[in-house]
Amino acid sequence: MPDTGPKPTSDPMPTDPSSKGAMRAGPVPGRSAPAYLRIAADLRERIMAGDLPPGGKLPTEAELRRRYAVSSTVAKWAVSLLKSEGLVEGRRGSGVYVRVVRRITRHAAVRSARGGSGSASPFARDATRAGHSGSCEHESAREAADTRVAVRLAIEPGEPVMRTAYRFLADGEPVQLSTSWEPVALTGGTPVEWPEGGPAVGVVPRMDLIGVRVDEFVERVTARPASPRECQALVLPQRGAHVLLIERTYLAAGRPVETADIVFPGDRYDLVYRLPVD
Amino acid sequence: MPDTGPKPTSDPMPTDPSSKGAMRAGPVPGRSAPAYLRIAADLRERIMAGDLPPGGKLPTEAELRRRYAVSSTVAKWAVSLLKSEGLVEGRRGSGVYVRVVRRITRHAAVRSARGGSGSASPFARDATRAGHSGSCEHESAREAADTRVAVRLAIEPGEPVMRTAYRFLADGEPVQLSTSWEPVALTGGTPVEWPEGGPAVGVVPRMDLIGVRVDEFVERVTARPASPRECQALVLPQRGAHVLLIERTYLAAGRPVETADIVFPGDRYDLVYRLPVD
DNA sequence: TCGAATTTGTGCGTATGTATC
DNA sequence: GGATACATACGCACAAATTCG
Repeated sequence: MPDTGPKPTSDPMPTDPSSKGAMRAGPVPGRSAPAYLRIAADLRERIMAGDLPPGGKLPTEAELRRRYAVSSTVAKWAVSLLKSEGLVEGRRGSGVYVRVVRRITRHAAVRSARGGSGSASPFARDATRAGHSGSCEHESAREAADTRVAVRLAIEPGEPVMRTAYRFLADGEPVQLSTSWEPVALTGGTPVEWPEGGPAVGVVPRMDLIGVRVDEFVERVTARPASPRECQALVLPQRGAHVLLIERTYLAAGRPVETADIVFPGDRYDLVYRLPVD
Repeated sequence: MPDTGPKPTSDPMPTDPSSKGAMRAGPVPGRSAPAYLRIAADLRERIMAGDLPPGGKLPTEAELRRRYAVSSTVAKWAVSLLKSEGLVEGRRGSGVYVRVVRRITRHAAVRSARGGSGSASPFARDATRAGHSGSCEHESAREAADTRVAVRLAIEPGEPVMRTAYRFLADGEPVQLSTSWEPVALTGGTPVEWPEGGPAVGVVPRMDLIGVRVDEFVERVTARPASPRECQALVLPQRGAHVLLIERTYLAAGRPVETADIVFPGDRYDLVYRLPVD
């Protein structure tokens, strides 16, 4: 193995001449923070301030090296940090760009309305309101409940359930995944056994048709990093993407009749809840 | 500068011998994905499977280099990816460890109860239920409403508001930040003008005392990367931390009487909403 | 108590593949 | 095709914190 010999690496010149006892010049990474953090903070600030607008191009790595007098490593780590925050995305051969995010607002209260505006799905309504054109792919199958689903439906593990997987698209881009489970014991043999293609759409109207009066639902909201599978399905960047996960359960007289996992790109959705006091 | 001469970098040996036409051997980064992604996926899987339990130590960088036959750069990027996902955290001089996260469940419905269990704050109740001991720091001041707050309170920008900043601690660790605004026009001169230290705690009981009957509230939930300031205040890792943000507004007969920004570490909180249908 | 070994964090330079312009 | 630019990858050096004999 060829020995390169000792290299004159970092000379003892202070990395940050601007920090001189002033406790916190920048917002937080003040004193003499690592170079890549200071550069990332600088770029982040320019993005937030609207300089470097959405869709705009960041300085290239070579420019960053020159402007901040740092090595490629530092420039890479600074940009990588912004990627992991979901602020920017790299396009190989082209540059690094500020991500554009149009927020879709999901109104939980409106979703629950019984017999409201007709045949439109709640998702399509939210998407249209945000100026998107919505569509949907779905696929249903009977299977046995696993432990998690069984607990949420208050049935025994192994009991048959109807499982339906959805993928919702807005302007052709996937923006929502969801999987729902219903006990076959409840819907089996009825006209609404299959959630899609039947005489009604949506859990509440369908259950109405078989005399099951859904009167409340519970949603558990969590945020977590997107799994690789979700990154693929939602066309998210591998790095730093987060999702909002809703575990929703519809109840009729306290008895669960449907439960679903709903996954959103965390940076594209607002969830709105309107609740009564008392 | 000493020239190192041409280095024998990547030899033409295929990086991934396990992928042979089989489209997707592993879960997603299948074909012949970059080495750092495959290593990260491998470690992620071992973490999820419970091998490498919470609090457990990952292989050191040296071990990763040996085991996967890669350079330090690749090992660093793989670990860095897991850090940005919030799965692990590094301790300099010691190692990289699987993060332990105890979730706190916040029940929005319970929070809204009027005159319920007495003097305990909703936060303290949630924390106690999760086995934490809760406490709180706060600070109030009058100031002029900025545009954002004015819109949310349906008042004019510049009108006086009472601003209160909270920091909630569970077991001594900060787990929730919140800032609330109330129009001074509503509470000024009354016994409940100052949210803390008055004859009642909580928006609903306090408003009751001055004859304002709060009857509903709206919460807007979003997820986004934590700002450096929030990382500091909540003691989160700089890298990859996300927060849940709730914009909550209390209403009395349709009129906003209080609005607040509430920030949680995204990986430590579940938000639960229970809503009626119709 | 102290020092040596270990380990992460930060940083330098370079090389190659590949996509875009 | 050529220039540009990102993505991936190799190797090394030093600082800072921890661990352990």
